[in-house]
Amino acid sequence: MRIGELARRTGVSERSLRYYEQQGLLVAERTPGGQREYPEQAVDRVIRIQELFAAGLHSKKIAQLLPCMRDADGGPSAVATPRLVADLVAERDRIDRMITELVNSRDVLDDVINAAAQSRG
Amino acid sequence: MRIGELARRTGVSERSLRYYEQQGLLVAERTPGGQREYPEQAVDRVIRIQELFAAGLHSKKIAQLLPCMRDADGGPSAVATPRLVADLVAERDRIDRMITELVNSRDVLDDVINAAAQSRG
DNA sequence: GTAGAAGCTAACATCAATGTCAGGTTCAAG
DNA sequence: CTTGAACCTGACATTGATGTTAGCTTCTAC
Repeated sequence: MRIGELARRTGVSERSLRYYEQQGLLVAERTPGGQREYPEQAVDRVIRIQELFAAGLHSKKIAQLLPCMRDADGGPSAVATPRLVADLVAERDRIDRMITELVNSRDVLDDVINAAAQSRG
Repeated sequence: MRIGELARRTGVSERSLRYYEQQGLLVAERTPGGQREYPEQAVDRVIRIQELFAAGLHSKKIAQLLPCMRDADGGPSAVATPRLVADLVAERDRIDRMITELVNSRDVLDDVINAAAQSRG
């Protein structure tokens, strides 16, 4: 598929898809005319990338991580170096703390929302 | 307490604490000499603010939300306007999606970490 | 009163993904 | 062939919390 369809199907802007490619997160074939041509699998990959960005990882770390990820198709995956593993453990712990904070914040919002609902019957 | 202690106890920089005040998120008494003096309660409040920032709320929305939050001391709290409630519901839903994404990302990291551990015995 | 730590304001810098625009090229359908 | 939609590269802008620095003032302990 071409970039417009991938953008539509993932909800990620064309600008960002080109940026991902520039950062080495996403590869694309090119048509003879130079336009990007993505495989079906790109949809999942872009969604993963988006999630990792949302989790606060920087593109450089995502680039290191991606080859080690088991894809849905179960393709061969590289093994993370000890150095990378240490980084990933730190990231995972940070994400865990982040999740805790997010749950707290959601509960706070729920509390305010419910209080307002109740105060109006 | 003064700003240095508050910073130390919350893990939030002095710079950020002053910024919070400028954004109307945090109030402080002033000594005759003009230095900020915070009540004990400020510690909890700063942590809440930090969590809300981590949840992706902007300072303007936090400023609207804060008066409606039930503090730990159970003080009187304002009731959110219907307009604000609508905003908060949207934020809560966004946070819910964010949590889902974060859990996905954490699982991906765990997977890579475990695969590396296992491949080395 | 004095020295050093801690605080104040104000201004400028940073980061990193994403938005946007300009000027040109390719693709697909009539 | 032509036309309009879709795509290309490259450059510049934005965002918003936070870092950093400078120059000055206040506080605290001696």
